[in-house]
Amino acid sequence: MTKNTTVQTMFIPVQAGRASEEIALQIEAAIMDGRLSPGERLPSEREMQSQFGTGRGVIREAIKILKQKGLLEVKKGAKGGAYIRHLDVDNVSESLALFLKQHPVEPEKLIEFRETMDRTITQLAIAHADQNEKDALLKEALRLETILREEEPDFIASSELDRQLNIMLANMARNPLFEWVMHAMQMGFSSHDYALYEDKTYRERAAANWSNTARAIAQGELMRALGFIGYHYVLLRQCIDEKNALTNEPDAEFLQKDEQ
Amino acid sequence: MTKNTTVQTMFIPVQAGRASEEIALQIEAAIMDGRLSPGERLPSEREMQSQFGTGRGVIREAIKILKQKGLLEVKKGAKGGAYIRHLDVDNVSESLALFLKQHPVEPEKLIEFRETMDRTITQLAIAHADQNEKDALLKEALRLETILREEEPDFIASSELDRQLNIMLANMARNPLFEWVMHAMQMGFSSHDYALYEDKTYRERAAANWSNTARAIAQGELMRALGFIGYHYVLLRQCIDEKNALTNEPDAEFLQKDEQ
DNA sequence: ATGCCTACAATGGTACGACCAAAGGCGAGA
DNA sequence: TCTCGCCTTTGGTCGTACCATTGTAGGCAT
Repeated sequence: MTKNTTVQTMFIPVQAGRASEEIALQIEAAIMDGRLSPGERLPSEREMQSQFGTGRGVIREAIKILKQKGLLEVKKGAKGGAYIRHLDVDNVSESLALFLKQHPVEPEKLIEFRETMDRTITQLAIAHADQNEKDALLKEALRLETILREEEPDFIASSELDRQLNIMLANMARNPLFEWVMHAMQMGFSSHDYALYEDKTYRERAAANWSNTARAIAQGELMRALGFIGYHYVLLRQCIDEKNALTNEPDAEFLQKDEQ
Repeated sequence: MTKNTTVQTMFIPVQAGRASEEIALQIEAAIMDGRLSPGERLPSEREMQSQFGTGRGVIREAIKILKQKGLLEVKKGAKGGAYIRHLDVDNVSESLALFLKQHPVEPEKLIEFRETMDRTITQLAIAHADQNEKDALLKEALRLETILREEEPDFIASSELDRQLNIMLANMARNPLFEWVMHAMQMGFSSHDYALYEDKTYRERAAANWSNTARAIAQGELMRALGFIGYHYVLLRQCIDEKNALTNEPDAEFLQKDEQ
């Protein structure tokens, strides 16, 4: 045990079992309380190896942990190394997606959750967003409607547009917490909503309903907007019920869409 | 340029490095599509080392990644090894907590979010929960009130109890999505609510209010329950405003509570 | 003087081999 | 039969050597 005498060391040697986790925690703590900021670079593995007084493997495992957490980005070559990263919602969303894959939620529960989120977000959006944003939302909703009214709708584009509409709306609520929840939802299950778009009649009704919702929001008419949102989920529930009626299969597989 | 491989490499520069991540993905895929089930054990590191044809370090790094994701649990000793684990909300909550620490949200946004969640959850809880659970909730709320009415309240215990009350309530909503959101909230910032408990007058009012809320829920009186919830957040907002008025400091540090 | 090109150094990625530490299993002895 | 201690398995760590990638500096040609 060579207690490193270099006072300057930001890190202290470890000895307990699971050294890599201990080190990961130390580095994480350093990031969290600002001793290390996003964009900065950690010492090289070989350097940390001596600072911590461990083998290089341990350091590498610690880095792998933090990398998986999304805290680090590792680059090779000269001037490479482990750089502190800005976390973004994707990490949260990914771990949620993982969780949901092992714990399939009944579609009804999902809908219930999404519906209440939508209602709240709409309320906040009407209250907080600029008129510009509201108009933009309406414009995009109309665009979606146009796409979906075609004979051969571009499902990829419409799904993407639907997603964007939801994100826009969440953004207009001016509350980041709602944003990431929506984001996580979008990632977790690429939205049953798209089932709506498969059937022609549902498709047109849903599209028109989106436009109506957006219009109500643009005009600041909360109750009307909430009414349209309610109708959206009525449609969705109907659509899913029909789908389940056809395929006697339970919903399990329906949920297990893989997207990574 | 001695890229001896085909022109394809121009578009697929990967394949270099990242062996551990490749292996992690393979194992993860095996878990996801059921080739490996929770409770099962992976081969030993030395065995996988030869199966994958890599060094042991790579295997260990892959395991560390999956362990961090919460997919594996590693035990030492004979009959040890990497066991496939059931995912639980903690992983989601942890990554959310991490995210929130790097992206501090204004307290008001937090309160706004929590309040709408509480209202929804309460609504669902009244509709879905057994009477037994409702009574249990009331009982715990009363216990909290008792604790907080003492001259020297046990803040640790009361915080924990407050947390449990929230979790219980979320559980009663019978929707796992609300559960993990609440869970994540609790982990992310150990609740500003506790600020309420520092001041004697707020403390007693908040405690009484919790009991009232629980009682209203137990009696199935939705509107009354929502009223009490509203009052809770009125109190919380007041309390925080006062606190900010005293310390001219902005809220930044207030949010950066470290609890890991 | 300018610009290209190569060699070098820094750094992560991988391999191998050795040893330590725990933890369960099994056999010897009381 | 029960208990205790060794033995095997298996993760945890160390250390070294080597490879691959990448930025840079310095040399060479124009």
